[in-house]
Amino acid sequence: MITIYDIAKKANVSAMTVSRVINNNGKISELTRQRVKQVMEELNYVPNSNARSLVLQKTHIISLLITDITNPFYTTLARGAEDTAKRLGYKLLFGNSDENYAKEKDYVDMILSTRVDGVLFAPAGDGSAAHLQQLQKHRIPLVLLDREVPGIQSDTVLGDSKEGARGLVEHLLELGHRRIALINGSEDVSTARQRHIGYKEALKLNDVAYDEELVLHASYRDIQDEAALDRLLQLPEPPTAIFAANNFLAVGAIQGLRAKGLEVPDDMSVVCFDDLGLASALHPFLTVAAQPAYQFGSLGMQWLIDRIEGRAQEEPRKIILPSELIIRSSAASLGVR
Amino acid sequence: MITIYDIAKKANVSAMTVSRVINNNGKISELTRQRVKQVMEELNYVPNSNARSLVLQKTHIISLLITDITNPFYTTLARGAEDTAKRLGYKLLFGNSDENYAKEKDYVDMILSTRVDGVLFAPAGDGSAAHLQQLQKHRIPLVLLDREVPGIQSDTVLGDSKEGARGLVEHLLELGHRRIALINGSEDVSTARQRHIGYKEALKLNDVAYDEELVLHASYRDIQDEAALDRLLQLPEPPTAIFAANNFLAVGAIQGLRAKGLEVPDDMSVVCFDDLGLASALHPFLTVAAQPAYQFGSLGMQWLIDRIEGRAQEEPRKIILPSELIIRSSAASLGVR
DNA sequence: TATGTTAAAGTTATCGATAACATTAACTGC
DNA sequence: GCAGTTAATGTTATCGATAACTTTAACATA
Repeated sequence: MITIYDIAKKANVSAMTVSRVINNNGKISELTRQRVKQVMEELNYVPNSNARSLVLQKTHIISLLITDITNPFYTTLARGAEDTAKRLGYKLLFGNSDENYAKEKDYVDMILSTRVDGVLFAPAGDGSAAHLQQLQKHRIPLVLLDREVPGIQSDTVLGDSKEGARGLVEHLLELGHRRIALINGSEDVSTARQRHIGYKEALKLNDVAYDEELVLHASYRDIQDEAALDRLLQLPEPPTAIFAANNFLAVGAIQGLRAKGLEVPDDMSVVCFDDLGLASALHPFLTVAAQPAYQFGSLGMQWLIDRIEGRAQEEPRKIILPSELIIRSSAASLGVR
Repeated sequence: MITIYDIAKKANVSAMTVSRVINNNGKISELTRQRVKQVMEELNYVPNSNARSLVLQKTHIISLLITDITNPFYTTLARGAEDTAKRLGYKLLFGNSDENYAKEKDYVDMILSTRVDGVLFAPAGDGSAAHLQQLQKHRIPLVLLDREVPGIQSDTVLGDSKEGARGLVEHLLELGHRRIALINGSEDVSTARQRHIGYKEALKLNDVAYDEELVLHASYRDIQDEAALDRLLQLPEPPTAIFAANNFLAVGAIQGLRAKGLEVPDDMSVVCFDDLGLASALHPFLTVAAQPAYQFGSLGMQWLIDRIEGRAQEEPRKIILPSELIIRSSAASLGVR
């Protein structure tokens, strides 16, 4: 690899002069600047950012950790983060934890050893606290995305899970449903807890009894317990509608229902959190609480870079972005049946 | 940040001894090993990989560049690449070119300056040749994914675009369609050219005349020319079926048709390349040529690491992975109407 | 006892860049 | 004509790690 010294020798100057040309600082005569630039071109020189980072104590890399790269919510978020990072001169080191604490820990180790300038972190759940403390102990600027973690103070960009959930459930109530099941993510995740609360609140406000049996504890990646859906359906008073806590769970539920010969919304209404990307473009079918995924990423990145560059105040900032209720056709009026 | 010297001082040994403990090489007495390890724990030491990379001339980072992070084909590919990289001890530096040569060039500059060990590259198109040559000039191990680039010799993992296209078009022909439109990606991209050829071959083999007017040149991201679909429909003999060269184009076409009050497959059959992830899980609707996206990533990564670690032969390897025709309901028999 | 061997360390130079300080030469002003 | 200024460039030390070589001390062997 060509180094600054190769350039220096060929251009008959010192390495420092080359460095000055590269960084465009210090005083340099136009003549030598030209000469050095030309040699750099000739030899195809590219600076070694490892060496540079070592002395500058700055990598200009930001790490983005998400929990599911195949989920449109996170890919849209990632694009928001990436666009903003690029615009502000940072590179993205990308990771995908698969909602898995062990994988997540590996990424945190890598993040630390890479000495990234900051981290945008969508945590897998409350169990992420240990890794996050690790990051904070090393004073790495951190912005939490999508999920809070008890015990971790930091800038946070959240969606309004409680209100979103309430909106969805109230929509179902307005359609006449009284037996509404909740297929939730793990209670280990703040959004799942908030959606659970929103669900309860909507029921309470409308004088519908909360029935523990209608609540299914799954994970955001899949329903896991295959038989759980069966149990729901075989309840003495089975649900007439399902509120799925995210897009994957809704799709999983619909597939499960279909396998049993049940159609949505004719036999069961289904609504969920998060839109579905291409799927919704193709079939505007699922009624959802759509979150501004792109903004999660772009705002989070903005905040993070503010902090990295010392433009943020001391105390953590927190924002709760509203979601938008998009009514489509997966939930039908109970009376119409 | 804690360095090896901080550890050394506190443990009363030299930095070299600490390095030996970290890398588990050289001879060390069990006693000092324990002592050093304990101090490392206490101080929360994490090695600085910039410093390490500088002397080892190895980063253990692999760069993955894709063209569209919101496309399920690429996210599935990315997961394949990531899983394999992780398994073999490499980190992923991730980039998203948005089918844009300028963005792509920026990423290549970053890749070079980061001194990554290798690059998995899904090029935006033929115009990527310049950047790719740049990479090759610097002898960075490279595996091309999904698309070939004229003039670039390297390991390549491709899908069988020609055969896949032929299969889709033959399926339409079997359904009785004779006027089949092609909405293609840019001819600047090898897969678009191959799909075009497959389309022509299928027509020729079945004695259907090739009509240039039925071929629409778009980009893989969207149809771009809004009026183009109108022109197709207003042809003296309009198409009865559309072959879209990828999933996004199919969805775009269907949305366009719907805006004009036309339904798929009743008023128009539509088939396309690449499956749609969640969308297909939710509504198994589009008839597609599904590519083994995960394998693109995992095999490509495997090959790349083989090459990085000197296990690959000199001459480039190339594989063409078959796609699978998945017949669903977006294409209907012409007679049935 | 002198020499050789080996385990367990330590020293020094290096990777490629930049900060901080030092030098040179031309020019300014009195 | 000489001190003072300044533009342009050079030298040296440094970032944090490791390779290659060196040293030390304990022990074995003839």
